[in-house]
Amino acid sequence: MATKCYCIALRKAERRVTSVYDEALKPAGVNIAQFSLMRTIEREAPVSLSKIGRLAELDRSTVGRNVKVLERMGLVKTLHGEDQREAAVVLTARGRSVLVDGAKLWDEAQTMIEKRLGVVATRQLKTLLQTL
Amino acid sequence: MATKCYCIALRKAERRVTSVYDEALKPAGVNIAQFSLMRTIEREAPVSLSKIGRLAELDRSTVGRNVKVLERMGLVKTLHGEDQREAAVVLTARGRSVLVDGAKLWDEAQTMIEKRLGVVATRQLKTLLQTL
DNA sequence: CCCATTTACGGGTAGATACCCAATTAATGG
DNA sequence: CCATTAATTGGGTATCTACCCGTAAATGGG
Repeated sequence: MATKCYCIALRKAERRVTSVYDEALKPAGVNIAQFSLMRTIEREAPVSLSKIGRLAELDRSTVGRNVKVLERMGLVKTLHGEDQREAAVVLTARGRSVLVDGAKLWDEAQTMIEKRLGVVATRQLKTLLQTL
Repeated sequence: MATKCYCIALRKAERRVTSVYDEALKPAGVNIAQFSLMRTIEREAPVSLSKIGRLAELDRSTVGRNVKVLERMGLVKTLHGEDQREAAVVLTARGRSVLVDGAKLWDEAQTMIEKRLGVVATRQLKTLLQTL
């Protein structure tokens, strides 16, 4: 029951919560990692892989690979601007549509978590996750 | 700064905390996922992949693959008991030695997290992660 | 005792993640 | 203006993770 290791407990919780969000987002055809990546791209577009990485706290190579998956799915595309090194990632029309559909589903997942925790614990969670 | 999505915040925290433990365990030659898996095997040996999966809340196929890595590293080995279907996973001598070395390093990581959070937040964290 | 169901694995496929190294392009200091 | 340094990618390699499917073994009814 009680996992002594904070890290392992955190990893278990991460898997459980991720699956709640993934399940909720299924109708939109993306998982939470992809959804979040697309939201960052939407907010910052056109944006380089490095910048996405800094914002999402992900390795650049990870971002590159994840973006490639979204490209294959037709949800984002990569252009090139002045700086020939940089990729300029933007959403496609279908990508924007997925974000619209996903927003409602994401809200449901958020609410589900808040309901599971209650008001006090939810606030605690926010604080803790920022500190960790 | 403030990630609104509980899931994304949780995933970020998971990556950060995991890297703290992975870094701490480096001298032992394993990461936190492997260390935890080995501890489960130590506690339950000889144990089947399915049972490990239930205990660790991991898919059986995941456990199978992770155990294979530990086998390649010479830290565990798989025997077979009465039930011909079941694998009976046990630690090797080297595996036990890694657990001994790792225990101190793991303690350091645990302490690091407790120090980062303080007593109150640490207790809150435990409760929250159990609820999630 | 035999067949249907359940249980346990293994492999295929695929995504998320990170580290390292090489190549290309930009920027900067002399 | 050129050489050195810095920044951006891409690809190789490797883990961790999960889902699905097929196979083999155990189990429980009839």
